[in-house]
Amino acid sequence: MKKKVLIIEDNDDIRENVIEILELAGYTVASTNNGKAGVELAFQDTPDIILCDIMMPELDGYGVLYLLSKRPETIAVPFIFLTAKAEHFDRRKGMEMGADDYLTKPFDDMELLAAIESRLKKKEGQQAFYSKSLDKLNMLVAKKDGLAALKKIIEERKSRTIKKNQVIYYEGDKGNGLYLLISGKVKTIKLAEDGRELMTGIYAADDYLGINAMLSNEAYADTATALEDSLLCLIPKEQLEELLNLYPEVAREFIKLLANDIREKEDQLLQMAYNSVRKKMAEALLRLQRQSNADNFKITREDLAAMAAMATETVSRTLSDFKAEGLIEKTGSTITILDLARLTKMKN
Amino acid sequence: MKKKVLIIEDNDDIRENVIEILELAGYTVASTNNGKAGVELAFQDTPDIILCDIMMPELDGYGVLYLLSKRPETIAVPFIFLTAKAEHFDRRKGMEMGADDYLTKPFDDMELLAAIESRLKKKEGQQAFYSKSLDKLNMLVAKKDGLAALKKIIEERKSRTIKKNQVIYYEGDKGNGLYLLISGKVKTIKLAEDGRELMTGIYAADDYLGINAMLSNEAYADTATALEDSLLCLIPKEQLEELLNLYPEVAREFIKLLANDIREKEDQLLQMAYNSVRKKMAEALLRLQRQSNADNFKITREDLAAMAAMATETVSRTLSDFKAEGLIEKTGSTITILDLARLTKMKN
DNA sequence: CGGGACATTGAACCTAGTCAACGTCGGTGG
DNA sequence: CCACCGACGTTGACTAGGTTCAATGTCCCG
Repeated sequence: MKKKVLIIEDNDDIRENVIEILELAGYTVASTNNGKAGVELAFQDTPDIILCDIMMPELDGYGVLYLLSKRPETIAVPFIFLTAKAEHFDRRKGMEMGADDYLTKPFDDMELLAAIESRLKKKEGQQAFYSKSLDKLNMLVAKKDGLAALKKIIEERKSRTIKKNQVIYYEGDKGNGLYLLISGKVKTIKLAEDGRELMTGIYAADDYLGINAMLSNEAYADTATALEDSLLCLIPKEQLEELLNLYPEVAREFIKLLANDIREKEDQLLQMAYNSVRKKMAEALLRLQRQSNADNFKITREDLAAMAAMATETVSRTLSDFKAEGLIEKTGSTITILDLARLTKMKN
Repeated sequence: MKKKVLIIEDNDDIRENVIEILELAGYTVASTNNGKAGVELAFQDTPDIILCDIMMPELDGYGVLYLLSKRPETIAVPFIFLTAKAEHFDRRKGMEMGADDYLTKPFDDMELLAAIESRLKKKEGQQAFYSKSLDKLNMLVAKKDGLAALKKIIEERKSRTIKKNQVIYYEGDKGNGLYLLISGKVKTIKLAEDGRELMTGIYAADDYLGINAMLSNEAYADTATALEDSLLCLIPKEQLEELLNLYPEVAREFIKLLANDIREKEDQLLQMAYNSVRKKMAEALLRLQRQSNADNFKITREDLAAMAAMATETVSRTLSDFKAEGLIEKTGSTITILDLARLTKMKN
C-alpha cells in the first residue's frame, strides 16, 4: 500500500519540487502552503509522515506540531521539519517539541528520501517493539473476555518517542489519553509560585502516566517531562472509557493503581512535613534505587532537590556527608548506593 | 418480635440476676461467663444489644468490644459496659472505644431496663434518620438500573455512632467496609516516628472514609478519629465489590473521588514543601472554611498544627498575628474568618 | 581546549522549633 | 455556687537547622 506524505511549505518552488520527487518515488502526496490548512488536512486524512516548514505566516511549524500532538490520531505521525535555519537553538526547540527529524534547506533528493524512509522504517520498528508493557495490558483486558476491545486497542497502538527534557504535557493541559511508558524515565513536577519545582512522581517502564487526570476528566495537575529518551504509548480517552464501562476488571486495576498512588503521596506528605533533611535525602535516594532497580543512577542535584523539597546546595552538602560516612559513592552526577541498610534505617 | 440481649459477665450472681429481670421484661436472653464465648455467640446469632463486664479473665470487655467492631454484622450492635469501677478514666476509655453506655454495679432493675430501652430506641431512631447521604448513594447506584443492589444495601444499613475523639480505625487495621459519614466531622492522621501527627484529611457529612484502603484491598494507611460526635454508615466490603463489578457507573464515581483525592494531596505536598508558615496556616484555615461552609469553626491548636505541619506554639503565634492584622477573630478555640479575600491571597 | 552548565564549599542570616513560664477556660466535686 | 484542677492556649527567650548569597571548582560537550 502506498504511503501518504503531507507537505506543508509556503515556498512554491520548494513544495512543487518535493512533490515531484516523492511522487516519482511512489508516495501519495498531499500538500498545502500554510499551517492551518496543513493541520486540517492531517486531521481529515491521517498521513503516514509529515514534512513541514518552520517559518510560515499565520501558523508556524512549531504551532502545527503542537496542534497535531493534541489529537490522538496525529500524535504518532512522524514529523520532519524543513528549514533554512540550521541554527542550534531552533533545532533543539523543534526536537524538544517532538519533531522526529530536521532537514536543512537546500537538501538534495537523496537526503529527503533517506530521511523519510528512515522515519517510516523506525515507526514500523516501534510497532513491533512494544515489549512486555502492552502484553501486560493485554493480560489485563483479556482477564475476562475483552477480546474484541483488546484487539482494537493493540491494532491502533499509537506510539511516540520523547527526547530527554522534552515535555509530554503541561499542567493545565486537557489530556487526550492515558500514557503507558514503554521505555525510558519520566518525572512529573508541580511549580510553586516562586518557580521552585516539586517532583510529584517519577516513572519507569510499564508505568502509567496521567492516570488521575484522565480518569477524573480534568486537566493535568502537573507537568510531565522526560528524564531520558523515552517511548510512550497513548491509549486514547474514548477507548479507555469503553474499556472501563465494559470490563470491571480494568476499572478495578486502575482503582488499585490510584489507591496506591494516594498511599505513596501520603507517605511523602508525612516525610515532607516532619523529617530532617538527612532523612528526606535518604528517602529520595531509596525511591530512586527502588524504581531503577539498580544501585547507581544519574540524576542532577536540581532534580534531587525537587524530589526532596530542599535547596540544591543542601543536596550537595548532604550527599558529601553521606559519602564521607560511606553510605554512597558519587562522581559527577552519578550516585552509587553503598550501604542500603544504613540508608534505610537513617534516623531523623 | 422479641429483642435478643446478650450478657457477658463472669460473676454468676449478677449474671443470673440480670437474666431473670430481662426475661421477665420480655427479652430473649443469651449469656456466657467469659469474653471469648461471648464474641462467638455474638457472631453466631447477632443480638440486638450486648451487656458486657469489663473485668474478666482471658478476654476483657475492651477486647470483646474491639473484636465485635471488626465485623460488619456486630459493629452496629449497641454495647453497654457493666462494671464496678466508676472511675473517670475507665469510663472514658470505654466510651472512646465505642461503647454506647455504662452501668456501674450495683445497679437496680429500673436502671438496667431504662438503659437497654433507651439504647434500642436510639438505634431505631438512627435507622430512620439516615438523611440525604444515603439517598445520594441511591442516586449513584440507581443511575442505571442497579435497583436490586440498591435495595439490598439500604435494607442492610449498618450504622454506628461515634463519639468525639473516638477512633474509627487505626493505621494498619484491615478494613471491613467503606464508611459513609452521615453527620459529624472526622479527621484522618498519620503518625511520624517521633509521635507528631500529620492530618491527611478532614471529612464532613456525605464524605466517604477509607476509600483507598477499601478499594486497594490493603490495610488502612492512616488513623481515623472523630472530631465531634458523628454518625457513620458502613457499606460492607462484599457488597461494595458486588456493586463495583455490576455497575461501571459506581466504579467511575469512586475513581473520580480517588483522582480528586490525589490532586488534593499533591497540592498539599507542594504547600508543605515550599510555603512559609503564614501561607500554610492560611491554607489550613481556608480548607476548614471550605469544608464546614461557615466562616467560624472550633478547632484545637493541636489539630491545626497537625493540619499545617507545624508546632502548636507556632499556630498560636501565627493566629495572633492574623488577628492583629484583622484577618480573623478568635476566642478560645473558636476561629472566625473576617477577611477571606486577603487570606486567599496571602503571599508567601 | 575553551566555555557553559553543573557541583561544591563557606559564611551570614533567618525561620520556625523547643523549652519554659504563665494565662485562661470549662468542668467536677465539695 | 464557688474553688480547684487539668487541659488548652499564649507569650518570651533561645537555638538549631536550612536557605540564601557568593565564590570557587569540576565536568562535559562541541
